Amino acid sequence: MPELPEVETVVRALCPILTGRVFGRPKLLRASAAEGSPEPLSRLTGRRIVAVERRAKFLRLRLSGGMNLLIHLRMTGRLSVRPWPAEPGPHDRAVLPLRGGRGKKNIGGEALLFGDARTFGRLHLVRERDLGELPEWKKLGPEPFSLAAAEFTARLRTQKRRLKPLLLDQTFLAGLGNIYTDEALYAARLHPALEARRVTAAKAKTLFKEIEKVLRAAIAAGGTTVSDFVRPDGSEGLFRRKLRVYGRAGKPCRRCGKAIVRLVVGGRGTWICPNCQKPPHAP
DNA sequence: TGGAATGTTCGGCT
DNA sequence: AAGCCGAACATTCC
Repeated sequence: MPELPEVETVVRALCPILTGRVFGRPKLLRASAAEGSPEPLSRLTGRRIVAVERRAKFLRLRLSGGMNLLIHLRMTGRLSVRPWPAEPGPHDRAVLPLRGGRGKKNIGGEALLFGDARTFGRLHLVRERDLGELPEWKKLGPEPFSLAAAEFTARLRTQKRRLKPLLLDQTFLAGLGNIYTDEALYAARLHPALEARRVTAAKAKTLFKEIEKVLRAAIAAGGTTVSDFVRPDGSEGLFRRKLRVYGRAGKPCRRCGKAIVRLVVGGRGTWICPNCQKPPHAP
Protein backbone atom coordinates (compact mmCIF):
# COMPACT_ATOMS: atom_id res chain seq x y z
CA MET A 1 0.00 0.00 0.00
CA PRO A 2 2.73 2.47 0.58
CA GLU A 3 3.14 4.09 -2.81
CA LEU A 4 4.87 7.36 -3.63
CA PRO A 5 2.47 9.59 -1.61
CA GLU A 6 2.61 7.39 1.48
CA VAL A 7 6.41 7.19 1.41
CA GLU A 8 6.59 10.95 0.86
CA THR A 9 4.28 11.41 3.85
CA VAL A 10 6.58 9.30 6.01
CA VAL A 11 9.66 11.16 4.79
CA ARG A 12 8.14 14.54 5.58
CA ALA A 13 7.10 13.42 9.04
CA LEU A 14 10.47 11.88 9.90
CA CYS A 15 12.75 14.50 8.37
CA PRO A 16 12.55 17.05 11.20
CA ILE A 17 12.69 14.36 13.88
CA LEU A 18 15.63 12.38 12.51
CA THR A 19 17.92 14.86 10.82
CA GLY A 20 21.08 15.41 12.82
CA ARG A 21 20.60 12.49 15.16
CA VAL A 22 23.00 9.58 15.56
CA PHE A 23 22.15 5.91 15.51
CA GLY A 24 23.01 3.70 18.47
CA ARG A 25 23.49 -0.04 18.22
CA PRO A 26 20.64 -1.54 16.20
CA LYS A 27 18.60 -4.49 17.36
CA LEU A 28 17.28 -6.74 14.65
CA LEU A 29 14.24 -8.60 15.94
CA ARG A 30 13.79 -10.57 12.73
CA ALA A 31 16.85 -11.37 10.67
CA SER A 32 15.07 -11.18 7.32
CA ALA A 33 14.10 -7.56 7.92
CA ALA A 34 17.56 -6.42 6.83
CA GLU A 35 19.56 -7.23 3.71
CA GLY A 36 23.20 -8.23 3.89
CA SER A 37 25.21 -10.60 6.01
CA PRO A 38 26.40 -11.67 8.42
CA GLU A 39 25.49 -8.63 10.50
CA PRO A 40 23.58 -6.46 8.09
CA LEU A 41 23.16 -3.37 10.27
CA SER A 42 26.40 -3.49 12.23
CA ARG A 43 27.84 -0.48 10.41
CA LEU A 44 24.92 1.69 11.41
CA THR A 45 26.12 2.42 14.92
CA GLY A 46 27.53 5.91 15.34
CA ARG A 47 26.32 7.25 12.00
CA ARG A 48 24.70 10.65 11.89
CA ILE A 49 21.57 11.17 9.82
CA VAL A 50 22.40 13.89 7.33
CA ALA A 51 19.20 13.87 5.26
CA VAL A 52 15.90 12.05 4.92
CA GLU A 53 14.77 11.61 1.35
CA ARG A 54 12.49 9.58 -0.93
CA ARG A 55 13.28 7.88 -4.24
CA ALA A 56 10.42 5.94 -5.82
CA LYS A 57 8.96 3.95 -2.91
CA PHE A 58 12.26 3.88 -1.02
CA LEU A 59 13.05 5.99 1.99
CA ARG A 60 16.67 6.98 1.94
CA LEU A 61 18.48 8.13 5.05
CA ARG A 62 21.76 9.69 4.07
CA LEU A 63 24.29 8.96 6.80
CA SER A 64 27.69 10.26 7.73
CA GLY A 65 30.68 8.52 6.18
CA GLY A 66 29.02 7.98 2.82
CA MET A 67 26.48 5.42 4.01
CA ASN A 68 22.81 5.17 3.18
CA LEU A 69 20.01 3.36 4.95
CA LEU A 70 17.42 2.38 2.36
CA ILE A 71 14.03 1.36 3.67
CA HIS A 72 11.33 -0.25 1.55
CA LEU A 73 7.98 -0.66 3.30
CA ARG A 74 6.60 -3.04 0.67
CA MET A 75 3.06 -3.74 1.81
CA THR A 76 2.77 -3.36 5.54
CA GLY A 77 6.00 -1.78 6.74
CA ARG A 78 5.67 1.17 9.07
CA LEU A 79 8.08 3.50 10.81
CA SER A 80 7.69 5.34 14.07
CA VAL A 81 9.85 7.10 16.61
CA ARG A 82 9.10 5.83 20.08
CA PRO A 83 10.53 5.84 23.59
CA TRP A 84 13.20 3.23 24.09
CA PRO A 85 13.84 0.86 25.80
CA ALA A 86 10.34 -0.52 25.81
CA GLU A 87 8.59 -3.78 25.15
CA PRO A 88 8.60 -4.30 21.38
CA GLY A 89 5.24 -4.97 19.73
CA PRO A 90 4.58 -8.33 18.06
CA HIS A 91 5.21 -6.88 14.61
CA ASP A 92 8.29 -4.83 15.38
CA ARG A 93 11.15 -6.11 13.22
CA ALA A 94 14.00 -3.72 13.99
CA VAL A 95 14.85 -1.17 16.62
CA LEU A 96 17.27 1.59 15.69
CA PRO A 97 18.11 3.59 18.82
CA LEU A 98 18.65 7.31 18.36
CA ARG A 99 21.16 9.34 20.27
CA GLY A 100 20.62 13.03 20.74
CA GLY A 101 17.28 14.59 21.56
CA ARG A 102 14.78 16.46 19.50
CA GLY A 103 15.79 20.10 19.43
CA LYS A 104 19.01 20.90 21.25
CA LYS A 105 18.43 19.07 24.50
CA ASN A 106 19.50 15.48 24.74
CA ILE A 107 16.37 13.84 26.03
CA GLY A 108 17.62 10.46 24.77
CA GLY A 109 15.68 7.26 25.11
CA GLU A 110 14.16 7.12 21.67
CA ALA A 111 14.39 4.72 18.76
CA LEU A 112 13.28 4.49 15.16
CA LEU A 113 11.09 1.40 15.03
CA PHE A 114 10.48 -0.62 11.93
CA GLY A 115 7.28 -2.63 12.22
CA ASP A 116 6.01 -4.95 9.50
CA ALA A 117 3.17 -7.42 9.98
CA ARG A 118 3.78 -9.33 6.75
CA THR A 119 7.56 -9.05 6.83
CA PHE A 120 8.16 -8.17 3.18
CA GLY A 121 9.69 -4.81 3.99
CA ARG A 122 13.47 -4.41 4.07
CA LEU A 123 16.20 -2.28 5.57
CA HIS A 124 19.36 -2.08 3.53
CA LEU A 125 22.55 -0.37 4.58
CA VAL A 126 24.51 0.56 1.46
CA ARG A 127 27.68 2.50 0.85
CA GLU A 128 27.24 5.46 -1.45
CA ARG A 129 29.57 4.01 -4.06
CA ASP A 130 27.72 0.67 -4.03
CA LEU A 131 24.31 2.19 -4.70
CA GLY A 132 24.90 2.16 -8.43
CA GLU A 133 25.31 -1.59 -8.37
CA LEU A 134 22.04 -2.30 -6.59
CA PRO A 135 19.71 -3.43 -9.37
CA GLU A 136 16.49 -2.48 -7.60
CA TRP A 137 17.89 0.99 -7.12
CA LYS A 138 19.73 1.68 -10.35
CA LYS A 139 16.95 0.35 -12.57
CA LEU A 140 14.35 2.72 -11.16
CA GLY A 141 12.60 4.83 -13.76
CA PRO A 142 12.08 8.58 -13.60
CA GLU A 143 10.26 10.33 -10.78
CA PRO A 144 6.86 11.59 -11.94
CA PHE A 145 7.60 15.10 -10.67
CA SER A 146 10.95 15.26 -12.46
CA LEU A 147 9.63 14.17 -15.81
CA ALA A 148 8.32 16.33 -18.65
CA ALA A 149 4.97 15.41 -20.18
CA ALA A 150 6.58 15.16 -23.61
CA GLU A 151 9.12 12.71 -22.29
CA PHE A 152 6.41 10.56 -20.73
CA THR A 153 4.49 10.58 -24.01
CA ALA A 154 7.58 9.54 -25.91
CA ARG A 155 8.24 6.70 -23.49
CA LEU A 156 4.64 5.48 -23.75
CA ARG A 157 4.80 5.37 -27.50
CA THR A 158 7.59 2.77 -27.46
CA GLN A 159 5.65 0.37 -25.26
CA LYS A 160 3.58 -2.50 -26.47
CA ARG A 161 2.47 -3.45 -22.96
CA ARG A 162 -0.89 -2.66 -21.46
CA LEU A 163 -1.23 0.51 -19.44
CA LYS A 164 -1.83 -1.05 -16.06
CA PRO A 165 1.22 -3.33 -15.81
CA LEU A 166 3.32 -0.68 -17.52
CA LEU A 167 2.48 2.02 -15.00
CA LEU A 168 3.10 -0.39 -12.15
CA ASP A 169 6.56 -1.17 -13.54
CA GLN A 170 9.00 0.80 -11.38
CA THR A 171 11.59 0.84 -14.13
CA PHE A 172 9.18 2.62 -16.47
CA LEU A 173 7.95 5.19 -13.98
CA ALA A 174 8.84 5.24 -10.30
CA GLY A 175 6.32 5.49 -7.50
CA LEU A 176 2.93 4.33 -8.73
CA GLY A 177 1.21 1.35 -7.11
CA ASN A 178 -2.17 -0.23 -7.49
CA ILE A 179 -4.22 2.58 -5.97
CA TYR A 180 -2.89 5.58 -7.85
CA THR A 181 -2.55 3.71 -11.13
CA ASP A 182 -6.28 2.97 -11.10
CA GLU A 183 -7.15 6.50 -10.02
CA ALA A 184 -5.03 8.12 -12.72
CA LEU A 185 -6.38 5.85 -15.47
CA TYR A 186 -9.92 6.64 -14.39
CA ALA A 187 -9.25 10.37 -14.34
CA ALA A 188 -7.79 10.16 -17.85
CA ARG A 189 -10.67 7.91 -18.99
CA LEU A 190 -8.26 5.24 -20.18
CA HIS A 191 -8.85 1.51 -19.96
CA PRO A 192 -6.11 -0.34 -18.02
CA ALA A 193 -5.82 -3.04 -20.70
CA LEU A 194 -5.19 -0.58 -23.52
CA GLU A 195 -1.87 -1.06 -25.30
CA ALA A 196 0.35 1.84 -24.30
CA ARG A 197 1.53 2.72 -27.81
CA ARG A 198 -2.08 3.09 -28.96
CA VAL A 199 -2.68 6.01 -26.61
CA THR A 200 -2.82 9.24 -28.59
CA ALA A 201 -0.34 11.97 -27.75
CA ALA A 202 -3.12 14.14 -26.35
CA LYS A 203 -4.40 11.33 -24.14
CA ALA A 204 -0.91 10.49 -23.00
CA LYS A 205 -0.40 14.05 -21.88
CA THR A 206 -3.72 13.98 -20.04
CA LEU A 207 -2.71 10.74 -18.33
CA PHE A 208 0.59 12.22 -17.24
CA LYS A 209 -1.08 15.31 -15.84
CA GLU A 210 -3.60 13.17 -13.98
CA ILE A 211 -0.82 11.04 -12.52
CA GLU A 212 0.88 14.13 -11.15
CA LYS A 213 -2.41 15.53 -9.98
CA VAL A 214 -3.52 12.47 -8.04
CA LEU A 215 -0.07 12.05 -6.48
CA ARG A 216 0.02 15.69 -5.43
CA ALA A 217 -3.48 15.53 -3.94
CA ALA A 218 -2.67 12.31 -2.09
CA ILE A 219 0.51 13.79 -0.63
CA ALA A 220 -1.49 16.78 0.55
CA ALA A 221 -3.91 14.39 2.27
CA GLY A 222 -1.12 12.48 3.98
CA GLY A 223 -1.56 9.40 1.77
CA THR A 224 -4.26 6.75 1.61
CA THR A 225 -5.07 4.45 4.50
CA VAL A 226 -6.96 1.41 3.27
CA SER A 227 -6.00 -1.04 5.96
CA ASP A 228 -2.38 -0.92 7.04
CA PHE A 229 -0.75 2.36 6.24
CA VAL A 230 -0.31 4.80 9.09
CA ARG A 231 1.81 7.90 9.35
CA PRO A 232 4.75 7.83 11.76
CA ASP A 233 2.62 9.55 14.41
CA GLY A 234 -0.02 6.83 14.11
CA SER A 235 -2.58 8.94 12.25
CA GLU A 236 -4.28 7.84 9.05
CA GLY A 237 -3.85 9.22 5.56
CA LEU A 238 -7.03 10.95 4.43
CA PHE A 239 -6.99 10.34 0.71
CA ARG A 240 -9.23 7.27 0.98
CA ARG A 241 -12.24 9.59 0.95
CA LYS A 242 -11.12 10.99 -2.37
CA LEU A 243 -10.74 7.67 -4.14
CA ARG A 244 -12.99 7.46 -7.16
CA VAL A 245 -12.52 3.85 -8.28
CA TYR A 246 -10.03 1.92 -6.15
CA GLY A 247 -11.90 -0.57 -3.96
CA ARG A 248 -15.29 0.89 -4.95
CA ALA A 249 -16.82 -2.07 -6.83
CA GLY A 250 -20.59 -1.74 -7.04
CA LYS A 251 -20.62 1.88 -6.01
CA PRO A 252 -21.74 4.52 -8.48
CA CYS A 253 -19.22 6.33 -10.66
CA ARG A 254 -19.04 9.91 -9.48
CA ARG A 255 -19.05 11.12 -13.06
CA CYS A 256 -21.78 9.04 -14.74
CA GLY A 257 -23.47 7.02 -12.03
CA LYS A 258 -22.74 3.62 -13.53
CA ALA A 259 -21.47 0.97 -11.10
CA ILE A 260 -17.70 0.64 -10.68
CA VAL A 261 -16.45 -2.85 -11.54
CA ARG A 262 -13.44 -4.87 -10.51
CA LEU A 263 -11.31 -6.59 -13.14
CA VAL A 264 -8.03 -8.40 -13.02
CA VAL A 265 -5.39 -6.91 -15.32
CA GLY A 266 -1.84 -8.14 -15.20
CA GLY A 267 -2.77 -10.26 -12.23
CA ARG A 268 -3.78 -7.27 -10.13
CA GLY A 269 -7.16 -6.20 -8.86
CA THR A 270 -8.19 -3.27 -11.04
CA TRP A 271 -11.16 -0.97 -10.62
CA ILE A 272 -12.72 0.98 -13.45
CA CYS A 273 -15.91 2.68 -14.53
CA PRO A 274 -17.05 0.55 -17.50
CA ASN A 275 -18.79 3.55 -19.01
CA CYS A 276 -16.03 6.15 -18.66
CA GLN A 277 -13.19 3.73 -19.50
CA LYS A 278 -14.15 1.89 -22.66
CA PRO A 279 -12.30 -1.35 -23.34
CA PRO A 280 -9.80 -1.41 -26.17
CA HIS A 281 -11.59 -2.61 -29.30
CA ALA A 282 -10.19 -5.31 -31.53
CA PRO A 283 -8.40 -4.01 -34.63
C1' DT B 1 -12.11 -21.79 6.35
C1' DG B 2 -9.50 -20.39 2.84
C1' DG B 3 -9.19 -16.92 -0.69
C1' DA B 4 -7.88 -12.25 -1.46
C1' DA B 5 -4.80 -8.58 -0.92
C1' DT B 6 -0.48 -5.96 -1.02
C1' DG B 7 4.87 -4.85 -3.90
C1' DT B 8 8.43 -6.93 -6.03
C1' DT B 9 11.28 -10.38 -8.12
C1' DC B 10 11.83 -14.48 -10.52
C1' DG B 11 11.13 -18.43 -13.50
C1' DG B 12 8.69 -20.45 -17.18
C1' DC B 13 6.00 -20.07 -21.24
C1' DT B 14 4.77 -18.22 -25.72
C1' DA C 1 13.85 -10.39 -26.58
C1' DA C 2 9.41 -8.85 -25.09
C1' DG C 3 5.46 -9.58 -22.72
C1' DC C 4 2.37 -12.26 -20.00
C1' DC C 5 1.35 -15.17 -16.19
C1' DG C 6 1.67 -17.34 -11.89
C1' DA C 7 4.50 -18.37 -7.86
C1' DA C 8 6.70 -17.01 -3.92
C1' DC C 9 7.42 -14.28 0.16
C1' DA C 10 4.13 -13.83 5.36
C1' DT C 11 0.37 -12.50 7.48
C1' DT C 12 -4.08 -10.60 8.41
C1' DC C 13 -8.66 -9.95 7.47
C1' DC C 14 -13.26 -11.20 6.50
